[in-house]
Amino acid sequence: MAFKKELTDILENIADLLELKGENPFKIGAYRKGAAVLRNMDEIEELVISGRIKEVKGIGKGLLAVINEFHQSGVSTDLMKLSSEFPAGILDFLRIRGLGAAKIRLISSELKIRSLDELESACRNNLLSGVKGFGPKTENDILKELERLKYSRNFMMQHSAEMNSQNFLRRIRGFTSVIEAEVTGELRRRLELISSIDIAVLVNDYGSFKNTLAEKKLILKDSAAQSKFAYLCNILSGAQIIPIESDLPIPAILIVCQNESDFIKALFLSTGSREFIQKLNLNFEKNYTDEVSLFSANDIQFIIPEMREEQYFELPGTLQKNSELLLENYKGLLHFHTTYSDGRNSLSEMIQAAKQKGIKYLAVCDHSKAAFYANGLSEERILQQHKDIQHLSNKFDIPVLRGLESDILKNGDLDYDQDFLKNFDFIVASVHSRFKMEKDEITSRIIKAVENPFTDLIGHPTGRLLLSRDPYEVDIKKIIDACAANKVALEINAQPQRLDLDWRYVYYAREKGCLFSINPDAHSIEEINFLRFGINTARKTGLQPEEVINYFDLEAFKLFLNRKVTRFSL
DNA sequence: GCCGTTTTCGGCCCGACTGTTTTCAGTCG
Repeated sequence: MAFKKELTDILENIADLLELKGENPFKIGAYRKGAAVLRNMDEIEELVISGRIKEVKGIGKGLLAVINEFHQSGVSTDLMKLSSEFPAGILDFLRIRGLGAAKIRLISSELKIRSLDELESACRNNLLSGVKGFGPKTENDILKELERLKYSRNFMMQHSAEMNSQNFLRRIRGFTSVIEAEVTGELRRRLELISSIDIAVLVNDYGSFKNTLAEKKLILKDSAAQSKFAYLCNILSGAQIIPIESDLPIPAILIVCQNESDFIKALFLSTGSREFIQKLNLNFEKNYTDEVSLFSANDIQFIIPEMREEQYFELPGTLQKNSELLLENYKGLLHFHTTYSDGRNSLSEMIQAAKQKGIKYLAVCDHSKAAFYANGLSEERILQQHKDIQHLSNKFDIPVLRGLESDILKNGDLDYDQDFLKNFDFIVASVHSRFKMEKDEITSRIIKAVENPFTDLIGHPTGRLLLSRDPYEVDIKKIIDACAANKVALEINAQPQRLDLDWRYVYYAREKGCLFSINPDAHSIEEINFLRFGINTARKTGLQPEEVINYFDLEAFKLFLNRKVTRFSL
């Protein structure tokens, strides 16, 4: 795993530096493509050892040399040579939206800007406006981007925080003094952004535990992270808060207890949220052997960790029920892509993988023709795909529906004539372009798509990309109202950088009686696994299977599809 | 740099938007 990550990082970095150098765009593309191909493959190191890596499409003579060198020596001289031509940290510049390689070249040669700090100071002193092609708007946009980058440095997305927390957990559980260790905090509540990796630990000998940490040089001194759980120490005087060393952008914190009851209380208190705990106001006098008894001793039904948010108390009493959404009961895979558009696996491969994972039926939703960048399908190619769908559905003996992810055009229309839309069983409508419209304009545009009788689902309704792109300015409550009125479901897109619809809006949508759809929006077999991040998010709001169309059995799903237009022909 | 030939060189995705210009370069999806 680490080998793959390091290798693809090297290839990506070479591509970025070649771009800054102004090299041939296709050469740059070849490195990016190579990195993308490898990222989607397993057992890369084995392929390198056996020499079969050169048979992989996208890996030619040049990339092969880089791969073999890295495998043998752990470094790439090409990358080192390229890096030496630029100031350290130059790659950070590419993370600023609106600054591409050409502009970075220009400002570094004209203004000798070498770091993000220098860039910020140049913007504040209006030095950039003096360079041809730059103006006050660009300076302002760059300052905003720099702010966003600073903010994003304090968070990790749920999927990477989860992966890292499991590594910590494995190490800690390996200590002889450790009886039990559990992930807690924001990650246990399944927040989409995580500001620290928290682990509750039960030890039989605190001194020995601390010695082991010290021996392994894991203890971090003078960390501000300690104050995060000061409130917990006020209640549990025996708990110790130990920030530990990590190479992550966010801190890792251990909450260490020496008896089981304290461990349970620490787990509960550190899970939070603080607002939830304050409102619940439990009694911590007694001793407990598990969290369930902590709740029941206070005459409260157990509440799953995901749901422990302030918003829980906004739910009407009848909806204050633990979510029963489970990965193993998920039936319909409704929004995924294939090599027909911008997916990385063929329709046949996606169907087989889904079947293996226990999926009961599918709807392939490749991009519509307006999505040029994603190889969107012309009418002819759609019809060709429909033949393929029928063939593969029979071959693998699993229902496959003719779906579509249609761009919502500038005027709110879907991407094909109404007549042609009759060819589909299921349509996801999503915004993929012109994000920066005025609030009224983009809201009406999406509502028009909701009102289209062929629309079944609004995909990633706010368009946010966590830590990199804000949601578009849309009046989401009006969209939700329109979805309720038109019986159109709202997507909870499970891509970890999206998790969109934001769970904070799901409470309102539930009250309005909306239906939801949790979709991996998978662009490869691997990405089908993103599903669980969507389910985690949905569970936060108490959503039940009868509110999520992917949990319907095929008959119920067909009824949903035929609720407005009769078109189902499977 | 990679691929695939009409097999060793030409094609590789491109249209819309933005901020800056005054007709366009750069960036994005």
